[in-house]
Amino acid sequence: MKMTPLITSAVMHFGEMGSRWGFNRTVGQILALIVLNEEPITAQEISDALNISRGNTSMGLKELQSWRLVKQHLVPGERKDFFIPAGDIWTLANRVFEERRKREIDPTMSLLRDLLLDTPATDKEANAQHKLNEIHDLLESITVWSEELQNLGPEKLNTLMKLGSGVGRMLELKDKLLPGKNSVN
Amino acid sequence: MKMTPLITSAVMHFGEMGSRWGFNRTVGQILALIVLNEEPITAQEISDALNISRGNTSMGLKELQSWRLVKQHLVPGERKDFFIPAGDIWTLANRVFEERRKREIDPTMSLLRDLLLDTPATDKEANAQHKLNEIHDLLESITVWSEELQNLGPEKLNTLMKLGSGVGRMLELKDKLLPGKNSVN
DNA sequence: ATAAACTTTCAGTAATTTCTGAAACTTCAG
DNA sequence: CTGAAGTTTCAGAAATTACTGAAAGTTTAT
Repeated sequence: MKMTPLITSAVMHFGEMGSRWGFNRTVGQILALIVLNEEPITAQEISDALNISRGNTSMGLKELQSWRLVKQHLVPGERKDFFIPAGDIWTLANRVFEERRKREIDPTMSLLRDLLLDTPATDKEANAQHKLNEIHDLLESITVWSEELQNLGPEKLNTLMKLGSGVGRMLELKDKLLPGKNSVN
Repeated sequence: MKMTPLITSAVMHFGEMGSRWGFNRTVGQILALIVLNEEPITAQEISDALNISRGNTSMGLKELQSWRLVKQHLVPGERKDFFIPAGDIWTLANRVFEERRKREIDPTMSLLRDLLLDTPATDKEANAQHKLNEIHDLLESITVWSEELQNLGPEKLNTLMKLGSGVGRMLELKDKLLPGKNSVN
């Protein structure tokens, strides 16, 4: 499983970026390797290609599976586990968004809900609570919306994205189109 | 500048979450404190309230300014610098998205562009390059779209988000509405 | 020009996160 | 049941990242 120069560059870069995307260097490298390799690949091959310990590889694969980005692929007649991407690029990107939302937004929403139940003791607190409420509502909108976008499915989502600034025009016309939907806000 | 229990809880939580949001614990705490405090606050007050060194506070404020999340606020007749949020909650959220896009997507786009210029040496490389191209296109769509959403401004963005699943129905009707916009993809 | 009031920088230290590798565990063929 | 082939766990080591505090720098009033 030697890596070509092109794959090496890409793998190294995804390693560097890994930490910004919510996982660590080796996890990023492993993901890139699995995605860029057309064939299923074993944990041992990953260890060798990336020069990382077998233990670290195992941890990395476990984490990637918890993110639902890679999955096991059983090869008949083989004892070892092979790994492949858990879907196409779109699916993977969706999964990353979703997981990150869970890690980055949900815990805050939960805390904010709790804090908003308390009765403010002072004006200062009332003011802070009001701000926290704004944050809560914003995060909730983002969460709900991102779920709805995901439910659209890749094709429609792609249409929407490619629509670009046309969205603005569409919104201006929406009242005519979708009567009853304009009562929000 | 003593913090009330409510503010303390929120500040601590934003500190914990900080690292997931792209900055470190103290930077998260400082941001929360500035946002939740209705009055402008000095670097010294921040140091005292959070029990962190003056140096660390200075670094944190510098970083928050580089993210354009807080700004200085000059109080007439005062020598010290006071700090306040750089806008309302919506603005701040937008800034976070934008900065993160710059840090998380742009460098990868740039590398991918370079790698796509190389002529693949083998089938294996050609396959990998094809995948990289898919990733590049996806990231580009995301970038372009997020810019367009920002240009809509908060009100329209809010309308769009609140529209929720109505978006799906609207997309089905869009061809009738916006002829010529359906030629993409 | 001086000094008081405040801010920033940065070398060293502390805290946290990631990685290794050996031991424990699992699975399966014979 | 045994052992070979493979995987996982986890304590400690290494690497990275964040923090402190003292020294250097800046600004402004006089």
